[in-house]
Amino acid sequence: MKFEAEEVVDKAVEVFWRQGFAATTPQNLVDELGIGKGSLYNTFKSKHHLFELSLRRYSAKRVAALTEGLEGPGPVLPRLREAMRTLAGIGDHRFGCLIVNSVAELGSADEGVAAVAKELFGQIEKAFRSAIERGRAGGEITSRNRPAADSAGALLAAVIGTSVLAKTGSDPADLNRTLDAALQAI
Amino acid sequence: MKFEAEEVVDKAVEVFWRQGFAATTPQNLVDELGIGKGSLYNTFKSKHHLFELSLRRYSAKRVAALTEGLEGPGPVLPRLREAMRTLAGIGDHRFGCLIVNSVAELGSADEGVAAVAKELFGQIEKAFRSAIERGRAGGEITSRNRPAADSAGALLAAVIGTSVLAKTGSDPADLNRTLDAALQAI
DNA sequence: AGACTTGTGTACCCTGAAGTCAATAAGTCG
DNA sequence: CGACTTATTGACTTCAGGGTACACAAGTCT
Repeated sequence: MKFEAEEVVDKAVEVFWRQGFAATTPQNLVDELGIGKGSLYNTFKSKHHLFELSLRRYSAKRVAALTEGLEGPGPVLPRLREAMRTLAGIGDHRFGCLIVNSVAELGSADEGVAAVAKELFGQIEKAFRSAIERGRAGGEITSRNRPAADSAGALLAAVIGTSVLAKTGSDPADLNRTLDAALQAI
Repeated sequence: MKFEAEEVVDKAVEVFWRQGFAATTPQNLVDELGIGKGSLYNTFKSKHHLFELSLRRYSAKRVAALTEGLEGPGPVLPRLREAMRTLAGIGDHRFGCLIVNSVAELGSADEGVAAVAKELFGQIEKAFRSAIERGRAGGEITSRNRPAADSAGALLAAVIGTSVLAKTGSDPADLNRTLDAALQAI
């Protein structure tokens, strides 16, 4: 029988993403993960612990997809633009970004959540920064108004902000223009 | 005796801001608002209703402070910069923005919350836009790469993103630089 | 195959969240 | 000042969230 813990965490990601931490009940998890409550607590210790595992798993996937999307030959700017749209979750499900949601819900009280978030944000910023630097090295990006790190920070903030705006039901076309405008921070 | 409902809502804003919606219990409210539980439910119908009142009150105050901060004679750019810092809550309490938090926690499930948020965001964007337009009219802002509305959207996203970053405990100095970089979207 | 270990599922428990209500205090008006 | 009305309270109820315990099934070792 022995279910695969990874698959279960993947499903948990979906549930927490859709509903948030507090609004998700153990029963919700049992129903959607397809395992009994005993297994749930035996395997994952507590709802909160499963939540942290979910955050980490989500983060890892996001970072993997991001770095893959930014790498490769050719112009870096279209890649950046596309990566930002993906991260912001424009048009998708209207659930925004799991990590952003979690920080906003629990960030100032829950150190674990804040730590995971800080790490993910740091990695995204780093990926942005190296992309900007590559663009400059290749002559694709000519502006050098400010350090690449600051520009990367601005892009990160733009993505986060856009993912929040997406949750209010803003028009995806508007959000795309918002991101395009934010790209001027480079 | 008859307490003032407005004062009570002001206090409720503090509590929800600090703890979020789900994490705030009726008992918390009773303790901090200084009224009995009966009065709480008699006057405000439900926890959720008090929450919506709190969101609206918070929004109204924010918008008032913002428009006041942006108006007046002299250069508009320093005013914009300062307004963004204030909105993002850099350095303050580390609770971010109540509306952003609420959208992230409940936005995709709670239409009322999404509506209040959409309205506040719209008003902020509008204030930013008119400030940008004034700056252009006065010759202070020379770039005209894109419509003021798009730039305003980018500033809004930057503020939202920064307020989330503030909750993870990012260095205020970094966040200030992030906002400065974002101002290039103008 | 049989004893043993580990994984799984379900019935159960307990605490505290959310909300109600009858008693009481304050306020009002002739 | 006294009858009446309205506001406030805090004890009480209910119900679900979060977790536990135990019985049972599956896999393992010899």
